[in-house]
Amino acid sequence: MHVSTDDLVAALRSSGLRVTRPRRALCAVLAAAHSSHLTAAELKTRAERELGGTIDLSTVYRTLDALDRAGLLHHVHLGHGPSVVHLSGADDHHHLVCEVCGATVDVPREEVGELMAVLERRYGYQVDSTHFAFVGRCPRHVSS
Amino acid sequence: MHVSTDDLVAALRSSGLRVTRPRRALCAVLAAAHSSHLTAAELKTRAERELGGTIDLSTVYRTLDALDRAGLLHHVHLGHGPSVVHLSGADDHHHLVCEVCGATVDVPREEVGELMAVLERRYGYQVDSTHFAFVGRCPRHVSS
DNA sequence: CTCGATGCAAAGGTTTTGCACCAGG
DNA sequence: CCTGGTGCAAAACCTTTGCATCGAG
Repeated sequence: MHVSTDDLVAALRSSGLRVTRPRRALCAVLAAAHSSHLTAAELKTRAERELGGTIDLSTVYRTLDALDRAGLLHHVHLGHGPSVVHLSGADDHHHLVCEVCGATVDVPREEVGELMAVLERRYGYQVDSTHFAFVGRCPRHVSS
Repeated sequence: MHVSTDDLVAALRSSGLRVTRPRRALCAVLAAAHSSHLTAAELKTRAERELGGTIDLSTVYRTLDALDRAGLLHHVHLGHGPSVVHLSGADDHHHLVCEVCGATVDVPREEVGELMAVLERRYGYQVDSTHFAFVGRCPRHVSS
């Protein structure tokens, strides 16, 4: 739950990946963000501030991809717009996003367990909604 | 359920929209596709064959938008990749798509009613999953 | 005749890729 | 060293938009 920059850096190294200055900055930002959801662009901005230099967006994407493969983070598609990223942890959750204003709510696994069970029993599908959000309308934007 | 080209054309007209040759071809393809899911590109290809000429992709998108506004079709985002479209009808359903092979299954409203109720009761969100699919892994691709 | 629809081209926004150079281990 | 990471630029991908022209009603 309390993942530090060093934890991430160590995990990179033990996955056979190299620890570079851009990566260290990205890890620091991710660790500091706890489990909030960041877009690649936001991550780039914060990591550049952290680093005191610039980082190419492609580097951000490649690093995120590496961390994803290493199982250290999840990237989530929130309907329209860019996808977001957050560190993985014991609190893995689903996402509920408002298609009007983009407001998101985290939904604990238990809440959707019933649906998952039905879809798996009935269709054999394992729904991965830690990766894709449920899209709808938040209280402030219900009904057209 | 048995929507014909003429039904669609008539609906266009009564929505104050004009019936042009490209639109007629697109309506014919949609009617012939029954409720199968087509991408804009696939629709363009089929409609051009129907028409015996070319139709610009922007025309396809604009026509789809018009039909959508008129309530005649739904467009659905299936995770990654292009979105698909199908005529609306009494059988409105949710979608379950495999993130590996793209296979999709239609899920009747009743099956997910429980989840919808929970999310609305608990978070006040009205989930619109006729518009956004549930993404997961189909039986042939379960577990990584 | 008038306004909506079309085609073409260009841009939009996010993500990916090719390539030469640089640097971590 | 040697392989993998980086920046830069360009492309890929789906979708939208501006604009002059065309054609349905």
